[in-house]
Amino acid sequence: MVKTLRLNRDRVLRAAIGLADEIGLEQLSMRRLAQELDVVPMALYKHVANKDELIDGMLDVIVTEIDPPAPGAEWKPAVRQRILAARQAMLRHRWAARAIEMRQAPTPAILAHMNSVIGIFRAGGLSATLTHHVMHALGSRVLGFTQELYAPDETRRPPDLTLFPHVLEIATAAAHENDSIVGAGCDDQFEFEFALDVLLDGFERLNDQNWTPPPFRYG
Amino acid sequence: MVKTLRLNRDRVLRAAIGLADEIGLEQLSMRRLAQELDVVPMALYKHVANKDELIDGMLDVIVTEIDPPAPGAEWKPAVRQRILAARQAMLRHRWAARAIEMRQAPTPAILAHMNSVIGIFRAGGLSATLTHHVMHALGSRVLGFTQELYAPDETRRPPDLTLFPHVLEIATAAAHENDSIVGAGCDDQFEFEFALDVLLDGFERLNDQNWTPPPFRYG
DNA sequence: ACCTGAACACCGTTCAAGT
DNA sequence: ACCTGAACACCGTTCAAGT
Repeated sequence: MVKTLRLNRDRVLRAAIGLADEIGLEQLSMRRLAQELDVVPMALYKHVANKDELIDGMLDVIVTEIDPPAPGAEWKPAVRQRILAARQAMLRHRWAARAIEMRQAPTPAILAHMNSVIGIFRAGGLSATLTHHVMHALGSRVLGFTQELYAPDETRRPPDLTLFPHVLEIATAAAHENDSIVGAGCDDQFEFEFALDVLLDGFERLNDQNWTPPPFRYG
Repeated sequence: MVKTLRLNRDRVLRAAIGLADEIGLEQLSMRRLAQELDVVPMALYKHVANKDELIDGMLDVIVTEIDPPAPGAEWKPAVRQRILAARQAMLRHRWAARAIEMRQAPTPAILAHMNSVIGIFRAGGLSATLTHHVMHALGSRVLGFTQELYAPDETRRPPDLTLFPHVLEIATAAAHENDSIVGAGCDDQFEFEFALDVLLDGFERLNDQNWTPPPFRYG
């Protein structure tokens, strides 16, 4: 009788995003999501083709949240702003980066975001070839995340590093506390911006030098 | 009667690596591996604690394959050589990068590799703090791979890029054929070395300028 | 048009039992 | 000490059936 509570694609995607925010991507299953919506698992398949398509749908919602570019800026601050805006969207949904990694093809919203960033480089005068390599060098950073190898985890006790003295020194070297090459506090704002600026400065230098691809490539 | 064909940890790891090389990490299951070894699934659990520990064991074998550092070189070529050697090991086992991403903590062999690279930076005169940030900026690259968002896949037809003209231009801009921002030929040797050199050059410049961390950090 | 229920072909892992 | 067999608690997805 309560027809207004019927499922639709939007309700499924929103519930899935909320559930992933709560329990993480690994725990998100079609069965668990169905349970959350008080529905039998197979009811979901009228609104998403399968689990992969569900995740694509979730990602498109997240990526569309990324703030639009600030108009009229120089290419370097403009790209910087756009990438940091993407990072904010990723921080709001900690599972999103993993989901992007898992998928085999970009969603339309991801293509649109990349198209926008490439457009900033091109409008700033970088050649198509340089922009190509620059986009590769940025990698996942263009979507606002770095694929951190070992995420912070306070629950697990830190590994014994006495056999790896250099790692130990570096792990305690950072200015901010709780920082460790294998522990907490990494991939934070500072590390992200540090690497981003090394890359953007490098791109600027290559562009200023009118970089062209080397004539021969082996392999 | 054929006691010599009994299982042991080494035989399990080798079979798992071979199987992953063949069918990929996603298809590798305890049951499939047991079948390959002509054994019942539970027989494996005498030699590896569980599937995660199996993958750690596989990774340690691969990472130990990485060529040792060339002694006596300058830090920049030495780090470069070490990272490109790691890349060779990753190329021999295409599933290894994904496996490293999946694991939540570094294996001993991975820690040893990182320790060795950090040691080269420190011996070259980079400060502990700069080395810390530099290691973060390298990310997975220190292990010889970049986490390519969208791997080549010749089986799937390329997406329609007419809505994303900048992406289309960039996709056809590279000097090598079969190249596409979403398609084949990327994360190849050239793209890897391009980004690596932008980063290493940037690190060198910061070190030459006696880089020190900024006094204040917000957040 | 949308939801249901049962079933299929898988998982990783436990437990108690065999040799 | 090492391997087995059955079972448990899950998966994603199919199919035919309900309303």
